[in-house]
Amino acid sequence: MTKKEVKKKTFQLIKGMKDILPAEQKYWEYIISEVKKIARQYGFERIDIPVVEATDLFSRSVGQATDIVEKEMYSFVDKGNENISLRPEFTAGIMRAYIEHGMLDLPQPIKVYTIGPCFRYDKPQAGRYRQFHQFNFEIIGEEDPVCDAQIIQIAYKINCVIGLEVNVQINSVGCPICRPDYEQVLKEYFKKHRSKLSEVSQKRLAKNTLRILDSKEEQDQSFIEEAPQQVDYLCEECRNHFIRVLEYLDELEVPYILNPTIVRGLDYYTRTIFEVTPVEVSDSDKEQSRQTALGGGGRYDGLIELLGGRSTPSLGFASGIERLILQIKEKNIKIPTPPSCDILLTQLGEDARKKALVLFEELTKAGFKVREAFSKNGLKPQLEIANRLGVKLALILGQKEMIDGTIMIRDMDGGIQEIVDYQKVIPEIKKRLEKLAIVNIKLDNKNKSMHPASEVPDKE
RNA sequence: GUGGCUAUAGUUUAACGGUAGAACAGCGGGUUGUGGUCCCGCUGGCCUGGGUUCAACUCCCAGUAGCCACCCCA
Repeated sequence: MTKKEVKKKTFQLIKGMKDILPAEQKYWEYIISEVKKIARQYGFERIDIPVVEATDLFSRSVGQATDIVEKEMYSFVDKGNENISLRPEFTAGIMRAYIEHGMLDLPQPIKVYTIGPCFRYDKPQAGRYRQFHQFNFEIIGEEDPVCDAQIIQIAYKINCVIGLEVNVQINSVGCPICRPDYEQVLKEYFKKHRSKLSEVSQKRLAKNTLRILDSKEEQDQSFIEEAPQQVDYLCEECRNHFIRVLEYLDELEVPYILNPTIVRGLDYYTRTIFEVTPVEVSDSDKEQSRQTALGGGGRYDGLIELLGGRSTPSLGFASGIERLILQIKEKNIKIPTPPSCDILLTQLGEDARKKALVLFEELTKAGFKVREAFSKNGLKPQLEIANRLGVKLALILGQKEMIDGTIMIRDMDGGIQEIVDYQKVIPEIKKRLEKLAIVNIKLDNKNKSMHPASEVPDKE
């Protein structure tokens, strides 16, 4: 206990934050590349907006009384005395950009997507971080239900492409014309059963009746099941809209579940709302009703007007990347591994190292996937690296080769090595790699015919 | 915000009221310029603070952090 040295303080991740280490990156690259691919296919263009916005933007759009705004926002006053917040979601910022840049003068609808971090001061949990990442799709300036169907289809399809089995739960919350009527009906219904409801629900009865439908309390369930449903109280227009959305989804063969109990936590929704949840295959864990939505969205026709723009219908959805990755891992879904490198360039001695530096540039320029180990001296450690990387060929450039004007090519699988004229390295490597590639294709084909189910999606 | 569980090397972990072992990884060797196997060595650890005790990594309390559930959400 006589340690004189005081341990230096080390730093730690801020609560709710996460490092995405190199080993994790393949998941991110995979999901992001699939998202980009889908976006391209459906004609969505990328938009990127700042992580900070005026706090008011969120309180006005997401809703003053929502949990997100009430207690989950990273808000602060900056040095210029502005009230700003880290974005808890994308939609508000995108709508701000739409209004600010006069995008309503562009051909409508505007279809944009974005990917990036969002922030909520939640208590961290499985698949929930304070900094988390979403991708977000928006269609602005179109009221037609076909857009609702398309957005839902995209949300669904991304999961399919990734290999996740999901349910789409859908509902309609009506519009400012018909919703109040429904809320009234619902309130009266629950009032009749007030005493039998859970405490939380009793509180909600006064504040936000719709939220009772969200209750997870056992004692509320039977009342929720029997409760009048929004769908039955939609106005003519909303009902037609909803029916058409469902028709289009049928046409697209997107399986959906009508779920009158989903009520999204953001105030701005109108008409269509939906959630994407993982299909629970294993009953072993019963999933403990872990309702981790993988994504969600809907329509918000009043939002732009609410933010001071000209009344413009819009809709969209967002998915949580961390949650998708969690699912991928849980369900043991294979994802394509990033392309490995083919060649390791080794060198022995100072002269060879200098020459190798140049050769490395040439090989890279010639398009080879090549790695180096310039900082290592012996051949042994360099070949160890070659082995770890799983390269097919190692190039050995040492004193001998320098004198002879040659270079050694070592086949890492067979251990066979050949000395070739330094001037001919590039064509020689090419020849060998092509030969190996043919062998691999043959092997692949054999594997495919044996396990047709284990197909790996194409890399980008 | 409420509740539960946990805290030993980079990672996964073992044991014990008398201050810690292993596996994997990392680094270095097994003669001069040859990897994957094998053998050997090295590096590296008891979350913090109190209490009980002759003695605490071990027991108790608090703090902190992590994980998880509720709430809510992505």
